[in-house]
Amino acid sequence: MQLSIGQVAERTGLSVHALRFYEKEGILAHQVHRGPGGRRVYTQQDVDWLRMCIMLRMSGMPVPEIRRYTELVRQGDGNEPQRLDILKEHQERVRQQMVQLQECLDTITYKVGIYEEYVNSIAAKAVGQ
Amino acid sequence: MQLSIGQVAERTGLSVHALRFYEKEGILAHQVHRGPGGRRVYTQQDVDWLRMCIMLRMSGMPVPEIRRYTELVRQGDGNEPQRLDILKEHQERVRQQMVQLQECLDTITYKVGIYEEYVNSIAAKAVGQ
DNA sequence: CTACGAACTAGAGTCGACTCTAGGTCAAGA
DNA sequence: TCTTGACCTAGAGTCGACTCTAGTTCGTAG
Repeated sequence: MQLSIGQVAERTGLSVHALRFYEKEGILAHQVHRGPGGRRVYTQQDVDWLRMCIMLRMSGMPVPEIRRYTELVRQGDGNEPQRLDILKEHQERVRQQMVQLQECLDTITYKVGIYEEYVNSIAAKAVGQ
Repeated sequence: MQLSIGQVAERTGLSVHALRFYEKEGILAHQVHRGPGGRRVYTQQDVDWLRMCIMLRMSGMPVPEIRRYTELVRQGDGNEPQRLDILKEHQERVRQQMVQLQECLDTITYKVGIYEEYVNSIAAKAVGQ
């Protein structure tokens, strides 16, 4: 299946700008093939790879680190331990991020509880009048 | 208890720059008192408020929204429902963020599993030689 | 033939949240 | 007296990740 940049944008939720940007930044596992008139032609594989990159980005992996990972994949067999290292390190960061977020959520939830109680007590009074 | 900006920086983990920046941005519930020589003097209350703001920031609330919340608090009693709205809306965003992060984490964990299996099988072969 | 929509490149611009600089005040210790 | 260190203001600079612009080139539909 051959896809234009616009179709890939639709399928991934990235903008066409972002797609060209990612390519320039070297975070496409395989060089994008060019069709007539120099237009990019993407494959399903490219889309799958992009979806993985989107996961990494969404969870806060910086572009340069995605590039390093991509480069390892491009180099081919033999560097799996390094790829694993990158992924495991990131996995740990995401876990910590979630712990932090949970802590924030607890604080906010506590505050919300207090305000809810207060606002309800005011409402009750108003009804009682 | 009176605290200098440096002491507050230590206690909150914010830089003195960030503290002045937050003040300029209007995200301090009560105007910071000034001591001799125009130096800022913070109270424990200020520190507590800042810790709350840090929670909000860490969980992704933008500075302008923290300012809106702060303004409501500064205005005093009567606008608790609005404060509650802001907090609840943010709470929901944080929850969604965590769901997303969990999804990313699952994907990454899946990948890590595959690579671990592969790397181990290679290691096993090497031992077998 | 012309106009349109979608693609192309190189490079400039934006946005949020700090971070840093320059130039200055002030109090305390050597 | 001199130096150091913590503080002050106003405003410039940075960083990451896009996003947008200008100026083209195509292929196709009217």
